[in-house]
Amino acid sequence: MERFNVSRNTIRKAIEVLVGKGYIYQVHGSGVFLREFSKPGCVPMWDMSGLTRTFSKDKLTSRLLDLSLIEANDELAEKMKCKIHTKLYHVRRVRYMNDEPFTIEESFFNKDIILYLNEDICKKSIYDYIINDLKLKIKFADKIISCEKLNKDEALLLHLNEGDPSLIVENTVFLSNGTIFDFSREKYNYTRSKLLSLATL
Amino acid sequence: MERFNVSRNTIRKAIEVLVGKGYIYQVHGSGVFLREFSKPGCVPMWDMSGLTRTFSKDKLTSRLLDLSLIEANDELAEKMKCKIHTKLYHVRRVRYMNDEPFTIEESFFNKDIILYLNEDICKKSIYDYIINDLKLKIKFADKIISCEKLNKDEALLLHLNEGDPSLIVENTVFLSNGTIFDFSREKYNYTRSKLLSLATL
DNA sequence: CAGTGGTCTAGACCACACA
DNA sequence: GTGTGGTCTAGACCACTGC
Repeated sequence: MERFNVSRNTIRKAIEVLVGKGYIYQVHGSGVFLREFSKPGCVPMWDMSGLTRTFSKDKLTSRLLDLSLIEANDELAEKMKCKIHTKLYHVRRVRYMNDEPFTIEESFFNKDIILYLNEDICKKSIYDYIINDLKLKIKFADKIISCEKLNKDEALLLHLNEGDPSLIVENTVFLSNGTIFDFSREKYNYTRSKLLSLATL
Repeated sequence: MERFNVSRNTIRKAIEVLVGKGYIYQVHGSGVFLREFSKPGCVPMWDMSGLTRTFSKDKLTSRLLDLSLIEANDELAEKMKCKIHTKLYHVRRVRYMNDEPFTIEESFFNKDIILYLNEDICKKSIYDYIINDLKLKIKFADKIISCEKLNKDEALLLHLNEGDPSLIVENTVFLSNGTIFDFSREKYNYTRSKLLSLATL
């Protein structure tokens, strides 16, 4: 309070933000303590700014398999809460960490929100583009995590064998105004990836 | 504010709690909106009160494979941040939902905190016992999610085949004073279970 | 422009932990 | 008992949305 010349509630609010991020925790009557939140080799699940930002220390590259403009069918329209035949960018990429295949990612972006997308952006970081260039504010995401056997094509892309397990994450990503701009399905290489989630309360 | 005769900050705090739980979201200048948070058949990951509470509508049963008192080895002592040779309850169960095997769960409870445990409690709900009877307050949990092939024994317990995939959740569960009372590893039946996670900010 | 949410203040009192 | 965090008030002003 002295150092920043603010009221107690302001300090408490700041601490609250850090608690929400899982960096610290508070014990009534005792104090504020550090939470060990980073586990090596784990993808933090609350981080929605994309892999490129999360693993800035590693060499992250992408191989673009498809970039096309499609129209939402029944299923996608329902998942993305948009009208049928809405224009969507379809992006399919294999993402490599330090030259090892890490995940296969298939995304759909609502073209009414993400007005433009090209090959160059997809090879770098789509989320960097959305946040920094389009100035859009990402608010929250629903994530459904499951597990499946890989088919032959997918196994090839991830340097695994057909029938090997794969960790699947299905994301529905919302902007600060509550609209859905991105629906995606990620299939992770099970030998190289773990997810980390911090549950509170 | 009128209805409950409280100040605006109190209302805001209440709303904040619901936002934190993922039930609603706020849009600046616009209002508060419902978030569709329950997906049928998904285990909500932020729920730490155990499966029994989450799926109260379903028939949940457990088959106890092992309940024993062991001493923490190096690895467990490190994971549970306790001294080596600390007494731990070791519990291994298969959990059934509507008579179908759902998950294999292996847990370790610090006996300095969970003073007593018996077969009856393990067959019902350990978390109900901890919360209601021992009056302990669970504060947060770290969860590491991964995916592995099942071995022969595990496959048999889950009514699957050797080499089939399995969704693995490794939990480290903390009390409100920051101590770890439970470390557990759950192996889910991949055909029947998905996890739901709501990421915010 | 009216109504919503976001931020902040200054002060009060309660609950809990620890020496 | 002192110091920590938890809760609450009453009021102020700013920022954004939508008509």
